[in-house]
Amino acid sequence: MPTSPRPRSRIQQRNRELILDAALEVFSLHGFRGATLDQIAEVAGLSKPNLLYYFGSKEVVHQALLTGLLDTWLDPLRAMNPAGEPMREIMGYVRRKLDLARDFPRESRLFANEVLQGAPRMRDAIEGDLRSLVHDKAAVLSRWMDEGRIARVDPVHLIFSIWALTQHYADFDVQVRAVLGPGHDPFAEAERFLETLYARLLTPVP
Amino acid sequence: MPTSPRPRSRIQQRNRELILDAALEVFSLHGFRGATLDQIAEVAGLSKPNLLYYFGSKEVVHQALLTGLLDTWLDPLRAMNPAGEPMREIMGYVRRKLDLARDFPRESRLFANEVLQGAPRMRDAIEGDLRSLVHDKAAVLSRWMDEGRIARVDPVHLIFSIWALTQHYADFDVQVRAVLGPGHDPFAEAERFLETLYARLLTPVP
DNA sequence: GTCTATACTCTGATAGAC
DNA sequence: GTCTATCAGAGTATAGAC
Repeated sequence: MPTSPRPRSRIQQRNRELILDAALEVFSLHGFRGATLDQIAEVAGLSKPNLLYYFGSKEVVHQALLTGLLDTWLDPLRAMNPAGEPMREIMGYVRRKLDLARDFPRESRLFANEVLQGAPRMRDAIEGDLRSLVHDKAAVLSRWMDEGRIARVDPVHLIFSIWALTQHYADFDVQVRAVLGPGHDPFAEAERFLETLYARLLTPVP
Repeated sequence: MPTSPRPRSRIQQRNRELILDAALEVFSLHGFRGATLDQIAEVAGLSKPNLLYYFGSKEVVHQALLTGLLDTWLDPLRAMNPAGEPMREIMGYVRRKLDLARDFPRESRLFANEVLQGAPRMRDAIEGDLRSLVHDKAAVLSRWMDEGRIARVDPVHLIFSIWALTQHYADFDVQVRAVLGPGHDPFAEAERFLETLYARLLTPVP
């Protein structure tokens, strides 16, 4: 009765959201094995059996979080327009990806945990959707390079670099803030730095 | 390698190394909470009580791994010579850091796991040694920029970028290989890409 | 030094009252 | 739908024989 795409009551909807939010908090900090249902239930403000009434098992909660996460994560890349102005499109992608890291650090860490541990629950998605989208967009970047509109560089590693540089500020937030010290806005500084970096890397030289 | 003040027999030394190697394997894949002594003992080929004879508790094993890890991790930055030729020194740092990521991916992932989880067991080291070394080297970079020997850019974020880009290839290895597909050497390609990137970012323009 | 056996706690999941 | 009570298994750690 409780499963399937049926309409849910307001309370049900509300509790599912409470649980998913709590689970995101805990899974993103401890990984799948390190997280416990006790912690999640406590953060959600529910009893453990009640949590398990909504989601049949720990696995189900985790899977519910991963489903859709990859899409959210790839949307900024998907939005890169092949018909647009190259420099503007790439900078837009960098900015959107950095915004995601700033506004959804827990999602970033959940993803990082998953990949760090060998992506046991995301392998298919990574080898499928993610891989083909990257190659699709790499082809676009390659074309722009052929046309001399941006400087030549390995397009796939260019995409890797954007992932690495933006997600670093979410995943290693603790380290970044410890080094910078108080009175800094890591993401604002990162935006300026990345703008400079990609301008110098990609501005074509005649 | 610093050893404890008490001399140990060859067998003791050997077993300690077996345990630490096994622990590195397991902790780097599952994080502290996700790892179990059963797994570590099995990988090490010892019984669990025997493991606990050498290291009093799970915490002690983990701490033994972290001790010294930060030093290893920072050595390449430490080796950047203020009296050297700027471009050569920076490229050398990038290359040494990438070599570390390639040759010691488990250490990289152990570190990533720790920072991802808020660095509960490394906070002091990060706010102390790491922070002061970064500011020390950032001052060197800043001086080089003042002298016009490399292009101007935020020196601390420049160091962040080297960390992010090199460690990405170790920590997200699964994803990198899934996207590249077979027949690629991620680290060799990364080295060429990073050489290009930092040359274009830092070569001074008159 | 190493093992078997075991104490005790934590964790995921279920039963059943309300 | 939510709770209390509880189970079975996994997990850390110790006792004690050899």
